[in-house]
Amino acid sequence: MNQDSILRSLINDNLVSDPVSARGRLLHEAARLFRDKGYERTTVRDLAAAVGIQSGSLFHHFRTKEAILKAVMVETIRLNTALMQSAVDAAPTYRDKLQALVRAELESINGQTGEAMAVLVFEWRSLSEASQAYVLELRDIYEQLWLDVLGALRSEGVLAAEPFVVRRMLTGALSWTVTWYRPDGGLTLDDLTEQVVAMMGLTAPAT
Amino acid sequence: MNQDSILRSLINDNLVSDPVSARGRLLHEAARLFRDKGYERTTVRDLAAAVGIQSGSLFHHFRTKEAILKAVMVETIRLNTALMQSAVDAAPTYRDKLQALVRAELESINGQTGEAMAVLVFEWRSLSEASQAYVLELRDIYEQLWLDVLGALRSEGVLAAEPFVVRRMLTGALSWTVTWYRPDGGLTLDDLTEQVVAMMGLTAPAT
DNA sequence: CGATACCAAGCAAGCGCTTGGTTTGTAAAC
DNA sequence: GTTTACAAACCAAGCGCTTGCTTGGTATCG
Repeated sequence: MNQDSILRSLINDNLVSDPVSARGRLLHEAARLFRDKGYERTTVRDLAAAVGIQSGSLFHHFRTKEAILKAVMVETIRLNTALMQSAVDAAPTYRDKLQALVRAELESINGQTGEAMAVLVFEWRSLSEASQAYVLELRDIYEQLWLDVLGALRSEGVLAAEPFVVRRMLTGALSWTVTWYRPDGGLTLDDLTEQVVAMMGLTAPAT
Repeated sequence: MNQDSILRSLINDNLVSDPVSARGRLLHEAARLFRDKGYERTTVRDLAAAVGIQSGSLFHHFRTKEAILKAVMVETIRLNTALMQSAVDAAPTYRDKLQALVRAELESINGQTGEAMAVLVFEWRSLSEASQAYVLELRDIYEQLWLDVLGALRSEGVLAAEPFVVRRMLTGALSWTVTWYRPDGGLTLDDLTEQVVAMMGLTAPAT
């Protein structure tokens, strides 16, 4: 399963919006605006203008402004969980699985879904508590993928720290790349992935 | 120099506000509110109420609401740069210096100045561009402390990744602890520091 | 014909900030 | 040791503007 077919499958199941549809384009523009200006500083008039409609017409698609933020987050998590699962399944060893997860998350954060991922990190508090609880449930599935792989590496004696601590450190470290990493800066995503693995003392296994 | 005498010295030089003064108390409450609700969702009425004055009276102390945010950030960086410098100076080896830096930053993020540090991370975009440029200058001094230590460790062959990448990863990882670490959760700051160093493959040096 | 997608206009509430005037603290002048 | 002077700190009121959202009506299309 490549990235495109995963996306298409989710669209068919109505779990994420087609980027071509009106709703999908709105969510994409919303993610960009929320990342650039922040949720609060983005007005419904900004959102409407970005897709070329009147501000009032937004409320035909979403009940409230917050529902737009929630949709951005929910769909992003759904897509990325599927991508991570696929990355883990494809890798043979646990060391490879970890590298694949790191690589996949870096791609989520710095690639096409980067705007939405940044929103997920930085606009968390703008969600109502009810929405936070819902999104949190989705994220638990996602996190378990990481913990399983890190737990196996710990058992193998390759990892010297606690899996749940390592995962949280990696969450921060990888999310933060959105604030400084630029793909045109002489450092590819593969380079970056290698640096992360090297930093953890997990260089290529002895042969 | 202990933490308290460093703080006092900065107060005397007028680089940070005395926490007892009206201005100092306002900045402290502002940091707490900005972290809890976000800068945009915190109103000048909230800020004024937190220190027991009328909203209009705020503008006797600060020209704009944004000036309050800027002051929170500037004073926090000044204090933490001094604390970091002191931590580095006190440690004998470079490995110890790194551990001291990690420990000091974890303390900044999760200790007394934690609210302000969280603001520094999550409310960056709420600063005007002019203020951002000013704060960025201050932060460069701070960052150089890290790069020097990491560079030395790299030369020693203890560190397998690029210093500037490692620093940015650590920035993300350590900042992120503010979202999950709770001192009463059975994990002390010393434990956490050790986990970070262990995760980097820098366990206690061979004797 | 009926549902879907939209527009034009505007309302009520909340926002940052200003204004004119009063209290409070301090210190020199007498 | 009281009086005078004055700035700093604060209040009460509210202005002008923007905000999220509503309303009533009109195209568009299967």
